[in-house]
Parts: sequence; structure tokens; C-alpha cells
Amino acid sequence: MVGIDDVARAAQVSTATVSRTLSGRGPVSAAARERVLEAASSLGYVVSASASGLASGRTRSIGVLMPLLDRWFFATVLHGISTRLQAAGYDLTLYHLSSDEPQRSEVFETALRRRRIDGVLTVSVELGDDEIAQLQAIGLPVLAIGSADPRLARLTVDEAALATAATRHLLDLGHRRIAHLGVSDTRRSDIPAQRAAGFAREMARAGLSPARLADADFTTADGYRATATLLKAADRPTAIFAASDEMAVGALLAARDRGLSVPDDLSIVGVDGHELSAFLGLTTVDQFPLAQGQRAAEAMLATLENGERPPASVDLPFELVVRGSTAPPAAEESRP
Amino acid sequence: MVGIDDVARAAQVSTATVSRTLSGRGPVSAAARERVLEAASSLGYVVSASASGLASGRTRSIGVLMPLLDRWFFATVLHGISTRLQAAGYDLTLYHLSSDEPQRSEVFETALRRRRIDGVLTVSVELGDDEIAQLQAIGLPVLAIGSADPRLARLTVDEAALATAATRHLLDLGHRRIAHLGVSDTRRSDIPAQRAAGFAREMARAGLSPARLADADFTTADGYRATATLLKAADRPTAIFAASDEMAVGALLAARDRGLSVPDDLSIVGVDGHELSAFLGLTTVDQFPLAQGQRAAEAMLATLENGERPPASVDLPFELVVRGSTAPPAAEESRP
DNA sequence: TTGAAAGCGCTAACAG
DNA sequence: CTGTTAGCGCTTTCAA
Repeated sequence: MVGIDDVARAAQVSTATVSRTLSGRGPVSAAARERVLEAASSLGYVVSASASGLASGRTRSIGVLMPLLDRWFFATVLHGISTRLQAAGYDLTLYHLSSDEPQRSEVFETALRRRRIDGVLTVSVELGDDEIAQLQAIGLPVLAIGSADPRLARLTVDEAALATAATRHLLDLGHRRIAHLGVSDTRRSDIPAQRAAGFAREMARAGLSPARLADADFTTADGYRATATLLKAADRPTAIFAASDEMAVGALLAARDRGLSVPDDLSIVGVDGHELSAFLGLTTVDQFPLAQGQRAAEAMLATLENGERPPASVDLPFELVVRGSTAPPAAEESRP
Repeated sequence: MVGIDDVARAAQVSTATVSRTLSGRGPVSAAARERVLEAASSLGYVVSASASGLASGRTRSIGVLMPLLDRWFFATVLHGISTRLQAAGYDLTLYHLSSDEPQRSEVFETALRRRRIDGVLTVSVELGDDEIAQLQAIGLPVLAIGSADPRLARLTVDEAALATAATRHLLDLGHRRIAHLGVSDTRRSDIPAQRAAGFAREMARAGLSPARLADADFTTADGYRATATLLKAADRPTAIFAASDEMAVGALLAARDRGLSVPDDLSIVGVDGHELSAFLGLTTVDQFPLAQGQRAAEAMLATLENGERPPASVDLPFELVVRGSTAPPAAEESRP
């Protein structure tokens, strides 16, 4: 395999100059620079990550932590991160964080401490106090997408505002009997709970409390199940705010199967901007997950390359996209 | 940061013994071993990936190449790979291979040649001749999931047999007017084409050629569109074999929207074993993508750890799962 | 702007 | 079974 010495010899300079040229650090004359580039490219030289990492302490690789790999939202954020990182010549090392405790500690105690990465990006992971401490002890810049923890630099959507937007949309259409699909325990601090709490607050503001909160596990199947249950009630809701598009799709199918028309008998709004929502005409609060990944990668790169401190907290945009799944309640439905 | 010297000092042995103990290579007395393990764990020592990689040439990291990150099938295979690799203490470095030529060469010419990984796993990627050559020139073990190229060690589903199973199922139910959703160009060599060719062959064997092949891009939306078109025809099919569950879902929705009952008016069979297929009662040919990822990772680890040659070609299982979306054609439908 | 040389933190002969 | 030691292939002072 061709090494830095081969390049130095071919370019008739020292290895130091080759290193300076290729890394862009330190002064190099235009002439030397040109010869080095020419030699490197004609020899097909690529810097060894191990050697460079050992000598410099920089690895040009970012660790990404995700609690789920196979849900659309996570896969899409990952795609965004990957795109931006690869464009910058950085590698992406993926760590799956399950709910299995030994598996998690392995990640924090060993995997992330191998000096293989320059920074850590977490995506919607709920970290325990000890885990946050471990993460900070590693001494790498950490950027958390979708975390509310003030101890972490983070990129977050204002979930309360997002929930308000969705809820207001339904209220403004005239709905009063609105149910939320997600979690029912608003004392939790994670994203699902923030959405539920935002919904409950907005409903209370409209004089409609207690708010109806149904538990569902964010899958289409469970969104269907939960909706089917809701629709059986005598005072069934005229509208549903689902905390994810996948659940919203389930709600849509449940309504159809019960012979209810969407949006005439039931309005549905989801969250995410899932590719299926456009296809199904589902009103949703898009949170642009692809862009979230890109921005997070971007911010991490800026931190690494320019030595900037990661911004303590960045607000991510969201947008209510109104499509055919929401409308005013049918006349008979709007009467109490 | 604590280094190998600290551990050696604490355990009162040489760094060589620490290295031998922690890597499991070379003889170490039980007593020394115990002291080293104790010292390492109490000091919280973790081997530096760069230093270890530079000295040994092994990185304990696998590169994974994927053309798509945000489709369910790929995300699920990735999940399987990740699970198995992390359990073995290996890291996973993810490379997204787009269709953009400069981006692709960057991966083959630079990213994969940084000596950051010990092996390469590709998932359903179509490699050009030059790309295969570049990959082989790197000198790393390569294992290709879902590739038909004989130059690569591979783990593959027998796509012809899979297509036959799906097609036979429909034929056995009595269907004659069957359409395929996927690609129409059976001269291609990729997986979609293999499925289409398998379908066409089985139809021909039943005396039903030419087979009807409709193009769709493997998304639900396009499956819907293609199906809607097929259903408009005077001699509309009584059954559809979709090359992916996502397209099958689209077909299902298209049938419903046209007022056709599934399976009475239209039978549908998909491929993959998508989580939605169980929920929707969709008959599918499950190919166990999670297990595919695990097996591939497993095979790669075996190659790396035991120095085994990667098996030239391994057959992956698939299984026809019959659910409610397929049935014999309605009486009037079965007459020509 | 350049080169010489001293590491970076580990592994693997090799000798004992 | 263990320690000594020479690298692994770069980066980065430092002096010129």
C-alpha cells in the first residue's frame, strides 16, 4: 500500500510537507503543493485513518446514536446526517442504543471511548443522568437532536408550539371533541409527552379539559387499534391529533374500516412529514427530518472545524401542512 | 486519558501482557490475566482504536454500503447488521452510495481506502465493473447481500424461486390475468429484474405469455399509480404480484379507492415481510431482512475472526406467508 | 516555507 | 508465560 513516504519521494519534498498539503494545515508553497497533489493523486494515496488519528487526535468520523434504526423518521434523519458528513469527507459510525441496559452501558463505557470519533450526534434519545455524565466525561462535542436536556447542546423542535399548531388547526375548524394519539402520561419529559402536554394545554385554554389522551406506540398498527377504540365510544371524537404520521395512517384506516369518512366524519392530523402523508392526503405538521439531520451534521462540522462551541440550543422549524384529512366537523357532529 | 502503561503499572505487568490479555491473542497466565482485567476495569481503560489499528492492522469496524437508507427494507437490514456487530464489539461505519457518480467514486477511491474498516458489507447495491475492481483492489473481505455478481462473495435470496412461489400461489388459486409490479425490462440483472423475469417465466410455463409487467419505483405511491392504471383496463388483472410490500400496499389502496374488494375482486401478493403487511393482512413472500443483516454480519465476523474465506454464495431463506389479500378469483372473473 | 526528528498508543516478534 | 523493543504511518514541534 502506498504511504506518505512514497508521495514525498515522488514529489521531492519531505513527509511533513505532504502532510501539511493534504491536511491543509500549515504553510506550503504553491509549487510544492502542486507537486504533492499530483504525486498523491497519481499514486492513489489515501491517508491512513489510524495513523493520522493517532498522531493528530482527530479522526474525521462522527458517532451517531439512535434508539431505533428502522422507523422512517430515524432512517430519514440518518440519511440527512450521512449526506452532509460524506460531502465533508467525514465518516459516520452508527451506534444503536437499545433499551437493554448492558447494551447501553457498553456503548457509553466502551464503544464511544475508543477514540474512533470526533463528536457525537444523538437522535431523539432519552439519556439517563449517569449516561449524560458519561457522555460528557468523554470530552467530545455532543449535539443532541430532539432532546430537552439543558445539559446538552441541542437542536430541537419546539414541541409545545408544534402541538399547539396542530391542536389550534382542529379547534379553528370547529372541532371540540378532539383526541390525542401518543402518550397519556404528560409528566414524562420526552418528546411524545411534550406533544401530549402541548395538546392538553391548548385544549384547556379552549375550555375543553380534561383532554382525551390515548396511548399508542407510534406504529401504524397501534394507531389503528387506539383509534378503533376511540371510535367505539358514544361521544366519539370528531378529530384526532396523532403524534406521528405513522399513527395517523393507522387512524385513517381505522376510520375507513368503520365506515367513517375522512375528513367528514373524522379529521386527522399527524406529525413528521412522512412520505406517505402526502400520498394519502394527510394533514401533518412537517418537521423536515432530512433537513434536521443535515443541520445537525452541519453544526457538528462547524464545531469541529472552526472550534466553535456547539450552540446551546437551536430551534428547528416545523410547518403545518394542511391537506384533505382535516375539515370542519359535519353539522350534526358539531353540536354537543 | 488512561493508557496501556497505566494499566500495566497498576497490574504490575508489562504493556505486552496487557495487550495480550485484552486482545485475547497470545498466552497469559490466569493470575496476570486477572490482575490486568481488574486494573483495566477499575481504571476504565479502553484501547485506542487508532493506536491499536495502526499497530495491528485490524480496526474492529465494518463498512456498510447502502444505496438507500430510508426505505424500510434497507433500514431493517441495517438494524440486523448493527445488532450483530455491536454484540461482537465491532463498530459499523455507514456509507451511503448514491447514484451520483462523483459521490460514488469518492467512496471507492477514498472513503473505503482509509484503513478504517476490516471488511465491507454491501446491501443490494449494483456495482459497475470498475467499482467491483476497485473494491477488490482494496484487499478487504467483501460480502454482498443481494448481489448476483459471481465476482463477489454473496448472500442472496433465490429471486427466481421467490418469484415462482408468489406466481404459483396466484396461479394455483385459479388466477390467469396476473400482472407484475416492479420493472418491465427483464434484461436487467438486478433484483427487480430477476423478480420480473421469474414471474414471466412462470407465467409462460402456465401458457400465459406475454406476461404483464408494469413499472413502478417500489414506493407505495407509485404502486398505487401503477395499479390504478392496470385496473382501468378492460381486461383488468384479477391478481397482482408486487415486487415489494410497499408497492403492494399501494395496490391495496388503489383497489379500495376503485371500489374493488381485496381479495374478492383483486388478489395481491407482495415481497419483503414489511411490518405493515401483517397489519394489513397482506400476503407476502417474507425474506426476513432483519435476519439477513444478522447473518451477513455473522458471516463477516467469522471471516475476520477465524480467517475463513467468505463463502462464495449463500442462499437466504424466504417464505410465502398467505394472508387475507389473496383468494381464488370471483366466479365471473375466472372466466376468460 | 521547509525538513529532521520525536512522538502518538499500541502490537508483535523475539529472546528469555 | 513474560518483558523488551522495534515499529505501525502519520503529525507536529522546532530549528533552519
